[in-house]
Amino acid sequence: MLDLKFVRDNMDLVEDGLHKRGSNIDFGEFKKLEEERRKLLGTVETLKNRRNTVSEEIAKMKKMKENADNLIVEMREVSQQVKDMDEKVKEIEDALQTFLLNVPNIPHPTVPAGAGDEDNEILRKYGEPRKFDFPAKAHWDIGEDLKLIEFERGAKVAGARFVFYRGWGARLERALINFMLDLHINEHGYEELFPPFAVNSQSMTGTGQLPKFAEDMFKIEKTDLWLIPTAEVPVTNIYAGEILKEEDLPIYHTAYSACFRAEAGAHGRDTRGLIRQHQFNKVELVKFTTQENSYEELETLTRNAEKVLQLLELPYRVVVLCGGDLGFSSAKTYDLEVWLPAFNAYKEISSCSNFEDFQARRANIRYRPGQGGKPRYVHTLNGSGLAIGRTLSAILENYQQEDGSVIIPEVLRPYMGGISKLAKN
RNA sequence: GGAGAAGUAGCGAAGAGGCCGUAACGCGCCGCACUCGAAAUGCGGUUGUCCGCAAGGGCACGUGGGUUCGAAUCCCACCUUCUCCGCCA
Repeated sequence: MLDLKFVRDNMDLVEDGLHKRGSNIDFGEFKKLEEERRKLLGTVETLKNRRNTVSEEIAKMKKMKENADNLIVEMREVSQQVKDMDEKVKEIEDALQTFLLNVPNIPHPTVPAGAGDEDNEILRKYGEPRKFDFPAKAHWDIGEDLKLIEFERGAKVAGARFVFYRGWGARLERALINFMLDLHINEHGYEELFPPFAVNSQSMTGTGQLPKFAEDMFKIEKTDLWLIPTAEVPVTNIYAGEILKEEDLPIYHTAYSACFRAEAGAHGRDTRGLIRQHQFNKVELVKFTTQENSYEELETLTRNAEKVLQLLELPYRVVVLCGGDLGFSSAKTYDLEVWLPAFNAYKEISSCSNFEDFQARRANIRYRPGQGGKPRYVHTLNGSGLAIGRTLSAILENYQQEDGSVIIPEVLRPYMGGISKLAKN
């Protein structure tokens, strides 16, 4: 959420920023409501002041056994007016709040202009896409041939976009989770969290999934709970409503979670394979930083996620998202895209974003500056480190051999009971 | 799920209709004094937010309502925590 005062005082900046996203929001109603709010506040606060002082007078008169009936009658009237106006103020403030909750973040100045993913800028590449001297198979075929993944039984038990991992496939999924967590904990300084996989509406609002994106998520019936679409939600909200100490910043958390996405509007897209599932696993990276350091921290967070791909020796590239492709809450995002031979393309496997104070304002996460003084909003960042299913897909496709087997990347072997290859048995 | 108790500043806690929310008292933290320095001691400071150029004012005692001229205090609902019982991996 953007700051009300900031929007009010920097209308041009806000409109330029939103324009860069290709988003057109009319602020006319906002300006009107905000003016009315301030006018009303002035009046109602004067009335409240009157009520407070007169009530004190009444107390004194009663003590002196004087008759205060006239004042009491007057105050009855004043109190009714206050009540009515308070109600009106609340209505206006709710409307302003709702409006602001639906306004996306303003892109950072370094975010390139553009309408969609074709306008994203490629920053760097790692590795070379492998040239196959045999027909390369897609991961869903490899997965079924080697009995690692069962798509049909997943669909039978839960529906489309659900799978069973089986045997060494399940083991590989688990190995990837542990490998990534261990890397971030041991080498990159993150503290592990194991979060709730369901959160309430307030938390979903805190990170920006609500109110706009309810249809992308699974709601648990008869409750105020939602299945998390990413560990970002519980992990970012862990400090909601708190004032942290500057000396405790930056805070780095990593967390494994299952992620649940309704994928509404994705009918017919990526219907085969593991790329787009209703439930998938992910290791997430989340940072809480001072306002000054967040962009440096975005660089290191991105490098931390890249490290996973480097150690797995998977070819990838890093792109910076253009304004039109930027997520609702993000000010700047780097996507990591891994090479998938079956698609003959790079596919998103991690998204690393700086939300600046956009989420912190919604979730009310602040820190007290070391020098003392007013609390300030933290900056929050997060990135996948990485999406597990897509990583597994990339391994199957990039490490496949002509005989149908799949070599296991060196770094994963300790997590796979020492085996070096998945083959038909 | 049933019964009971409790939610007040960073923590503990007082407060029972107006003199109590820049919130007693204790701990913690910051500053100063004393000291060669430290400890101990003493003195002072230490919630957030909204409106306003400012002066000043408003709001907040888990959350939301209600009663009242006036609510931390009385009433209702909800949330959370704790204790006991039941159930359960």
